[in-house]
Amino acid sequence: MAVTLADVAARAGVSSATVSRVLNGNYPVAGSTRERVRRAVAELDYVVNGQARALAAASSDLVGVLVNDVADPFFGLIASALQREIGAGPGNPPSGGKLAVVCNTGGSPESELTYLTLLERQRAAGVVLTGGAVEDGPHTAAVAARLARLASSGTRIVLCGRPPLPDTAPGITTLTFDNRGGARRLTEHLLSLGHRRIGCVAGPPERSTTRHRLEGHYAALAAHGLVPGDGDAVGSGDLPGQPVVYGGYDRSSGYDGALELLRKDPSVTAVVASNDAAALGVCAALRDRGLRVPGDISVAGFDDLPFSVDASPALTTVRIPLQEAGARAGRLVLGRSAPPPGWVATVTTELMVRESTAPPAHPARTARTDR
Amino acid sequence: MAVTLADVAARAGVSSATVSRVLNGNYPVAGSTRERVRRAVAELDYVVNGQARALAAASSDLVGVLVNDVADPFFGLIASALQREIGAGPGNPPSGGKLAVVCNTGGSPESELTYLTLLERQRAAGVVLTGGAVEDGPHTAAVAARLARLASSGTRIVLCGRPPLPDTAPGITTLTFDNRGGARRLTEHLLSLGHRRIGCVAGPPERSTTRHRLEGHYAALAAHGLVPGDGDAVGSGDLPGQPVVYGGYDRSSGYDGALELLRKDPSVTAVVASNDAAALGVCAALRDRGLRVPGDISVAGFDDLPFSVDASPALTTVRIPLQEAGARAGRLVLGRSAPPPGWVATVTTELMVRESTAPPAHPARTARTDR
DNA sequence: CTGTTAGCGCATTCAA
DNA sequence: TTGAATGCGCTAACAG
Repeated sequence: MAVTLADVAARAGVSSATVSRVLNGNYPVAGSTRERVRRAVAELDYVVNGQARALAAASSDLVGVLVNDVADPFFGLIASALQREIGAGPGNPPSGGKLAVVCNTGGSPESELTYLTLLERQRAAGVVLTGGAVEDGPHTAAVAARLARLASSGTRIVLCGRPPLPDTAPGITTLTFDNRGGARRLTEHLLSLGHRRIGCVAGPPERSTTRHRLEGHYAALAAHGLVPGDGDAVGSGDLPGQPVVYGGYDRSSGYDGALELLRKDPSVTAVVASNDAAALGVCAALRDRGLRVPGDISVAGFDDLPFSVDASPALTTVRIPLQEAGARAGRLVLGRSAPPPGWVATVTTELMVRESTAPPAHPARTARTDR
Repeated sequence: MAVTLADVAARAGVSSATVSRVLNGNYPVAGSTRERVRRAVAELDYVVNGQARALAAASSDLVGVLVNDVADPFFGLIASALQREIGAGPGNPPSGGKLAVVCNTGGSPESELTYLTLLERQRAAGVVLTGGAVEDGPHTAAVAARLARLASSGTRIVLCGRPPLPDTAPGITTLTFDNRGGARRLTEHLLSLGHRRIGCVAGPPERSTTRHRLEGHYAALAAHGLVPGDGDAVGSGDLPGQPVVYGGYDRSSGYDGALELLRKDPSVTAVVASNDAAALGVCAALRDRGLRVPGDISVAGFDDLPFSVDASPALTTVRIPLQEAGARAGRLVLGRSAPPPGWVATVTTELMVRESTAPPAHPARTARTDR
């Protein structure tokens, strides 16, 4: 069997309480005794039993991180920065360092609930939920209820990249991304280049991120009088001359979406994609149809993932400081950073203009009506 | 406080032992009693305390995953597949599902040791170490010793993408990647296109992955009589006409390495990079120098990460089935899959020929000596 | 400053 | 089939 506190105590000729004290260093112990204990620990290669300690102290070294998929760089970047912030290493107490439990939910609320239960079992010190939320009544409510319970039992909750919960339960900190503003600036950029017919390959319609990006898109269009309203309400159908298709946040969705978009309205001169991966799919589809980017059609992404700069043409996109956000979420979930006023903070986004967007080839065309 | 087993027992009018039995379902319990307990559990929203359970049962629901950096798609893909395999979800026992503890080590052996200690504290059910090892005597030995101890105390150990430990301790399963064979086939591909002067932007010299890929590279060159020896021994210096520079596994290393390579030997007609990310850096550097890929110089990567197909030109590279490997590592670390004979299995790699490699523009040039 | 005592919440003997 | 009792390894009062 493994060596226990008692073994160390016996070896050092002291009581187990004393060993516990030197180990935790939260109580005065005589220097000589401490040395003796230290030696015994080293000689026996003793490693504390975290489960016993957690049980006795009602504490935990675990922090849960719920992501859609860590293999997706969007989530990988957040998770990585978060882990680095809370884990062992410089800047953290030497013996300290929490462990990051990464859970792939695939965006499914059922899966989120399952993992929240698993993390509650472990009495996790904190839980960070990343990525947009599914906007579906019952499930959302169930998740919110679960989170409220966790929070009330002392688990710190941080939402990173998703909108605040309806009734901002105290103790739940939210770090939203300014998807709406970023999308708006992106579409404004296209409009200022002269584009008047802009297609959109959006993400899954049920996700908050999709909705917010679309709202920003519409807001920019509305400000130019290209669609009715103020863009706050996103309709389900297409707006005249500004086609939208829904898909996923992956490359193939972008590919398929672009083809569908061209079928619906061959006269679009620019396409905004749900994110960078989809944008690359859009570019591939356009290339396969013999269209050049940005010569014939401009394409824009979202997120500014590392590979976007290496695509050719390099992608115009909206940068979200994912690593900073992940690190901050880490500090918040450890309580090492004070929660923002009102428990909600917004992470700003930045337009990155690169090579995949340019003025339309035939600006005149955008003026005529096609049907 | 949280509701405990005793609370449930009181509510159901049974003993806590009975509740434990229905919960674990590993002991006969009368149907009616079971129903009563079930109801009490539901009414009280009871969630077992994993730490207490782990302490009492000497078990654990945690599996550690050591990676260089989850944000790197190479590791992200492995970690993701692994998590999916061991986590909650279809295919796994409903109440089951282990939690994946992801640790960024940055490749540093000290960091590896630290996290191994943290995982030992938690009495993790298993630990998976991914990515190449640092080939530095003392540290490697320390890690090996630590792993042996973990293994002997019942923790399942799986090495995924690194060479087997010197003295293959029983209980330690290894899934090596055939970096050597892949690199050899890649260089052979370039040779068969007519290249005779091939530069190499290698990874960090102290890593096993770097060494293996270089060995494969040299083996191919040696087979064509372009370098002396059989390629098994990798020298530290350059071989005549086949320049090598060392860097990292990231884009900027590729960029800098390419420039250095051109400085050393402007006559190279092809460059093999340490991996795909570095290859994109190489491409960028060449473009900045006014060279076209593959028109002027061919470039090849390694790993075949998702973005490689979207680069332009699409990267010729060597595919490693990272997701399959990660999933398999997951099965092995849970003991759900029988370890391979000899505790070691090799994951094969596959040459992916795409657009970034082509015959050299001036094959004749490769024949003349430059100095 | 140090030892003794009493749980933390659960699984698992052993009896009944 | 069920209950009572014991201990997992550690921390946290409480004494001394």
